[in-house]
Amino acid sequence: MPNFKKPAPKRSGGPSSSHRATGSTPGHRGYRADEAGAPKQRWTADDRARRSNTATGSDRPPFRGRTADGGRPESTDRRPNWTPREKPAYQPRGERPAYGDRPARTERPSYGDRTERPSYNDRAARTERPSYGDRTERPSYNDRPARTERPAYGDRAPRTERPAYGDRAPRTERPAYGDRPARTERPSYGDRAPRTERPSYGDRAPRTERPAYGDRAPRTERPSYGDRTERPSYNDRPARTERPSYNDRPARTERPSYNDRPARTERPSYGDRAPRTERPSYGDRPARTERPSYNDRPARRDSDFFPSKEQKSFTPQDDVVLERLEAEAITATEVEGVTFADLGLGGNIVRQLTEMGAASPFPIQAATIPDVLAGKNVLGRGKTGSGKTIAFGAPLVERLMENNGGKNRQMGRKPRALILAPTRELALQIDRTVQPIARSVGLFTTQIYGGVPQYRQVSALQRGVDIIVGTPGRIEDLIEQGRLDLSDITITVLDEADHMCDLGFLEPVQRILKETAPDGQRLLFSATLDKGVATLVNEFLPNPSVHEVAGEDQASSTIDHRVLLIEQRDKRAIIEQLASGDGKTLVFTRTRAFAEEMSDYLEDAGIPATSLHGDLNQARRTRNLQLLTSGRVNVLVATDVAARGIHVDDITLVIQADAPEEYKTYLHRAGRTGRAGKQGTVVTLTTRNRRRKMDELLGRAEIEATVDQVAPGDALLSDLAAL
DNA sequence: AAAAAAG
Repeated sequence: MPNFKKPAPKRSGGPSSSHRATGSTPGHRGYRADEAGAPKQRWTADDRARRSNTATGSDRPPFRGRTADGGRPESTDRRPNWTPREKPAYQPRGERPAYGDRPARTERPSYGDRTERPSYNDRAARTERPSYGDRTERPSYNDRPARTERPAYGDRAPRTERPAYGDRAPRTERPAYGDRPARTERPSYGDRAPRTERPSYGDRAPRTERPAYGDRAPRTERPSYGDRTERPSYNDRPARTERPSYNDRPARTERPSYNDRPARTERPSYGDRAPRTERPSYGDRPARTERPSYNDRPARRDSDFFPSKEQKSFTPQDDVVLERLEAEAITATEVEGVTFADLGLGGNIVRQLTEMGAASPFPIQAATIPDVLAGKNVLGRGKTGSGKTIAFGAPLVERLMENNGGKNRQMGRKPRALILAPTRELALQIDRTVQPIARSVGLFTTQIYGGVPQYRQVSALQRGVDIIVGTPGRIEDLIEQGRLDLSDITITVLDEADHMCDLGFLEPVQRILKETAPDGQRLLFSATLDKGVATLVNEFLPNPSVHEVAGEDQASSTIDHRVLLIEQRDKRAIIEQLASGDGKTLVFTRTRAFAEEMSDYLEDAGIPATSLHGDLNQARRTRNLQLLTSGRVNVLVATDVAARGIHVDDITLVIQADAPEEYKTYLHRAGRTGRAGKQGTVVTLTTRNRRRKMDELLGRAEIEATVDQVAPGDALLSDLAAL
């Protein structure tokens, strides 16, 4: 990295520099009337030729190398599927010339010299993506301040390492940055919403009653939880005070177009925001639901097997047990003595599985692997923790290896398998299992999910991967950007498939499946696979084979189910007592706010705890989950983001601080414990007047639970606390 | 209500 020396991008005379700081809106500094109307010609053929000479061959994006098989298939040839021409909805997306407009990337020669910032080395692709400049069909990105890539700047720790700010010419030429209400104008940092929104702590010894702060062990121990130490840094950040120059910039007043945007301070909370429609700048982009191309299709749904799914709209009363799919059942005894090799997996994969601790197949694996290898569409139902990931992961890799089409390791090859999961954590976890299996036969995987900068994912795709593991949002995003092409996907897996058919997931999943090879193989797996997946099965899985493991119901499980009838006001104290054990405890709440509150409450009570929910940024989510897996804390308070699929060794107690509304949710939450035959306890807290509802839910889940009425201090609570 | 994109 110290030797890194990128060819210095041209700063003068080049096409990019002549456009620097060029605004598209009248009134913008650098606005050019002659360019405003017509699509901008950012790169002449000459420019491009010169430019490609500057780039080193090895760092070139794969596009150039593809000319052998017909130019740039990804960004142009493939686009028809997603282009404005056929799907007008994507037009706005297609109108992004702004990348060329953005002065930053191509015009920062100084980055090359900065040896202390190694991460930029990886990003060589950025400055060398001709595709950005080439996309002349995308003219109207100018309004948009390149949202997707900004967060990265904010996340970067190295802020403090940028003393040279003042010297850097590029800074002052970045209109976008100047536009941001100066940091000092953000009062929101001081009274951060979360803090002020915690009046509900009232019951709790409130903040003002903490004179004894110093004595309290837990507080002083907090710095050890990565997050905490970072908080004070807001005040320390030197960057703030060192950027007075921003205020002087006259540019502000010359940018009327940005003034339309509601000022930062006018955004009380994301939740309250009347969405898309009130944001002029985003208005260009059709909101998800407003995409004609997607709306063109609803007719299909009318003919669906389960039209009622549409009206369901998540009322808890509708929590019904759908008909079980008729499945071929396998019994554990049938599997005895069978090896992975017997099932048809190759030597490398079998060795890798053994290395990973999977010496011989679990029943669900023995049931599904042969059919997956045979190329069938497969539905697999195996209870939580029964080894479903390997059940689809291993044969998927085997198949890809067998039919590699001679394209092994070819640069920029299109991915051939896709694994979809409902949460990022699950996608990450699946990849952790599948990746080593894939690597054992020379195949590559990459994770494609949101909440993290996309460039790493995109450059992995450009290098070429075989298997994608991800969540729907980012996958769709990259497809729309023309950076991900699913047309070669011959195997698609939906983990937690029934959940992926729930409202909010179904449509994205359908859209994604449509992008895959039409005759591709599809695998649906879930512990609670039922006819809720009929919509997808009818559309995408002709002649599926269905497998389950006989006798694998909750009654036969290793989980002790307890229901505690409590007074609402006692909830926190009771959870505190339950969570005070030495074993790993997972607490589920219905809302993010309560998850956060409860984890703070436990910490205040001297119980190291952390939280996991969608209000946290991805870095913190990953870190907090890691705190539990590593054992640095014993208690994790989470929303249902952690309900499905997440595997943490040795969770001995699951507490449902809020009873679930759906029986399936109960089963999945409970499934975080008692994994792989280990013992576990699930405690569900509810009030007396909800007991009947609880009984009904347990009935649907086919669970027999012990019900007790308890109050804080009861010995039963200490008995139930995780050992 | 949560999750999933960017936020």
